[in-house]
Amino acid sequence: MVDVNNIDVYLKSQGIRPSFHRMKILEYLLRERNHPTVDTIFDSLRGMFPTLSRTTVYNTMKLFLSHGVVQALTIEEKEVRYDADTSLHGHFKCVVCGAVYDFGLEEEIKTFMNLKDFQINEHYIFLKGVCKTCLESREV
Amino acid sequence: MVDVNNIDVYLKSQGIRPSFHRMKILEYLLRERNHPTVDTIFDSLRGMFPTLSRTTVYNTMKLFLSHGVVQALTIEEKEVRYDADTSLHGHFKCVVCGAVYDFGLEEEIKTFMNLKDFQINEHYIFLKGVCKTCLESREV
DNA sequence: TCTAAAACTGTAATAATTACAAAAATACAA
DNA sequence: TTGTATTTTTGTAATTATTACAGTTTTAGA
Ligand SMILES: [Mn+2]
Ligand SMILES: [Mn+2]
Ligand SMILES: [Zn+2]
Ligand SMILES: [Zn+2]
Repeated sequence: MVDVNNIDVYLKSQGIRPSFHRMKILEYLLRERNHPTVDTIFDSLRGMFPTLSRTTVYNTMKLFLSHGVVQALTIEEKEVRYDADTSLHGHFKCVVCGAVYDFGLEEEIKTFMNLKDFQINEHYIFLKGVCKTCLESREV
Repeated sequence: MVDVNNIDVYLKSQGIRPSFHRMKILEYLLRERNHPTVDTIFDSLRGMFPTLSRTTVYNTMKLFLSHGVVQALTIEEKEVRYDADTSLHGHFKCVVCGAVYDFGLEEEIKTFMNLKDFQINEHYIFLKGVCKTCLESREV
């Protein structure tokens, strides 16, 4: 995983110039781990520096995406989310609170990905349902 | 699987009045099995009946979706595709020809979906890469 | 300090989807 | 069959997320 204290080094290693905005955006992704949309990022950060433009967030996410610094998750139509954890893992979206949880994939997942005759470049796995918190608060 | 010759019966059983357009659209989905976008459906069908409106396709897909007659696949940003096969299966999109293939999931997939504390309502699994046909035609 | 390149901003343009109201088709009771 | 209410379809306008673009600011380095 990427060290939050060495974001500049990491960005350079990925061929991205570590500007202030880029570092703050990546720091946000790494710190919150909330799989945010562009608007979530924008709204969260402009409190800190109100000069931020939404276009900058879009541009930065596109740049990050093209350099493999983030992956895009289209869990819901019209709701593209971004994840700075680009490793292979599954996502669970709670349909009640909207939170997106990560979960690891064990060996078994690799079995069905080993499809002959096909070259696998990207794999997306996600689930939707109700998370533990929401299940409990409904039991009232 | 749904019988292409009894679409009207099937739609009624799902609580949907089987209008001409609805039957033709579902017939298209069942026959082609191509995971089409709204525009693909629209362009394919208006050759047969040019009076068709794009809005009707949108409306119909939304209706089908709410009745569980189709599932929506957002494999690519801004490219919502529809699948009349609502069973649990994986999708493979060839990044070369754009075709979306189905593949079955064996028992192992159920293992990691058996997450405790979470109620799973929907699961989406898809891969991207290059299909056999495209791999071969590149070997030239 | 000066200059060129890169990054950022804000607005305008684009494109997918949805809202909406009018027109057409359908169901069915009289 | 005819009349009427309901449903479906249509076409355009509105909305929304994203992208294009051009001007401005910042940065890096000679
Ligand atoms: Mn994740
Ligand atoms: Mn399928
Ligand atoms: Zn929840
Ligand atoms: Zn192919």
